[in-house]
Amino acid sequence: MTTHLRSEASAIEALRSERYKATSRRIAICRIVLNSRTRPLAQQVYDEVKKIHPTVSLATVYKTLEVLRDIDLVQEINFPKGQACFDSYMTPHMNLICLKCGAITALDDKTIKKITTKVIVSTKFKPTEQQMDIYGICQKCSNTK
Amino acid sequence: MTTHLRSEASAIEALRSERYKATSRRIAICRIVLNSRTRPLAQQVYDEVKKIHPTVSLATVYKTLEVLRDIDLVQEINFPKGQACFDSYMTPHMNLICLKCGAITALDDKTIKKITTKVIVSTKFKPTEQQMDIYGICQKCSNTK
DNA sequence: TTACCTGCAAACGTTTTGCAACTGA
DNA sequence: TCAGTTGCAAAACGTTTGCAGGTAA
Repeated sequence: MTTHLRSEASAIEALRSERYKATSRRIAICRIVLNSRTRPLAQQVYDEVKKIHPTVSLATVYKTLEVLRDIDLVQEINFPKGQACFDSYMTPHMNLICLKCGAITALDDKTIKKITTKVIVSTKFKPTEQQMDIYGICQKCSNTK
Repeated sequence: MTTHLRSEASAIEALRSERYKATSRRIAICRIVLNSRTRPLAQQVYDEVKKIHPTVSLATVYKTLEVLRDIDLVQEINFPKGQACFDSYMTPHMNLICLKCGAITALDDKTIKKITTKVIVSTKFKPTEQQMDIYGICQKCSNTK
């Protein structure tokens, strides 16, 4: 697990530099998403913000998450049934997901860089490096069977 | 683009071997998804099926696509706003998904093999090679901005 | 002061569900 | 025969939108 790269303060700066106002709602939402170790759904972010700002609306959460996505503070990951979760760029982002036990492991930076380079060279496609999900069987499950 | 690996006939077999009935609706939906060069949305599959079975319902299309996904004949790719498209396993399966325009490109076999090897060596994790989604920005969109 | 942000409620589009009728094996 | 499948309609779901009032800069 890498350490957080972006503090709440720099997130506020990022907002301002893109001419977005740093309102209490946005600061709260930033704090929640940036400090989350899980990748929260919009609804979960909403539930958290409500603890601090009980009158906040879900619409504000969605609008803010869109802003945060636009200025690259978070990334949206889409799931079946139309749900999306939000991933701040603080955690490693190339995940190995075991189809048997569901374990999620992150690739180390070196491997990510190598893979990214390979993809860029052969396709001119630029991976975000923040979103690469590889499904397969983990070592543990390989041994079991 | 590789050639199709699985024929309609073997798809029907796959259905039967998993104790699903090979009904006319399912066969039609299989044919459409398996022969599609694009990755159709559920609605697009529905539009196609209707040409053959005008009374088919969208619910049946959804239920069938779920079955096909369960028996690994197709893969679901989720997009923002709750839309999903369906990818038959006939095409290579390491997809590059552009976060701007939504274009989906497949990696060639050579690149897939290299990446797979890299992952296996550094983590002992065994990718299925059928499910690896890499998100980023395609060449076209890179140039635009 | 003013452009931007917010909360509310209604709308939206995709997907899911319940159920009675139907059908493949 | 009968469990599994279908079409229909309605519901559910997450998300988006329009707007009047509020707020940061």
